[in-house]
Amino acid sequence: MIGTTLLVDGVGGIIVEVEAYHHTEPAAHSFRGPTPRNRVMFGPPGFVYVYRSYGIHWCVNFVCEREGSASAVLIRALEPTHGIAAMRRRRHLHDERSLCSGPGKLTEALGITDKHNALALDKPPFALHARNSTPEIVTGVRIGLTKAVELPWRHGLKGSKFLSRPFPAASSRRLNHRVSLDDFAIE
DNA sequence: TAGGCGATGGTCT
DNA sequence: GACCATCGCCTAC
Repeated sequence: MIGTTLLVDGVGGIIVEVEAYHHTEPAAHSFRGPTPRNRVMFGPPGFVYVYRSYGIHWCVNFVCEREGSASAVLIRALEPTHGIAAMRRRRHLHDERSLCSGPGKLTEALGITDKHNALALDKPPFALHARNSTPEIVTGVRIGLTKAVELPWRHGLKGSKFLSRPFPAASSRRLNHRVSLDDFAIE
């Protein structure tokens, strides 16, 4: 997904940071089974799961893998490319680097709310444009969690200026060279 | 660049 | 009633 362009009503940019969630680990909303909030995660891939974060922000996920795996990928940052003027209006910001550099920021910039929950990614207002080259990826632990904090399921575009936070150089290097899912107990 | 903290409300126990 | 997959603003260095 890193390098893919995400647009909502023609506004958006290049995905530069994501985090993976899976029902077998306790940080995932799907960990305790289906509820009214997370039901989209238990459906087929290619749909959008939107949830309210801290009572203030919206966060957007892509449902991934196969139906029933209850896995999703949180979109954490975009490099703005389309509709930058609209994003600045929505964010009340001039600084382009801060328009979409966080999961709550990018939903505000793209106008994503709970109205978009359960919509298909390949139909309006959503559009995805495939990347045309293979990006260099950096990897680290996920951000802002209290459970399963050790899983290295955060991925980003190497060298991007539009990340929500930097990837620590030492841990990224170590993880990129050594990590195997077998190294991490998922119970 | 890092850490502390308040705002704020849905979700689940 | 506790827990957050956050943000922006503030300090300190």
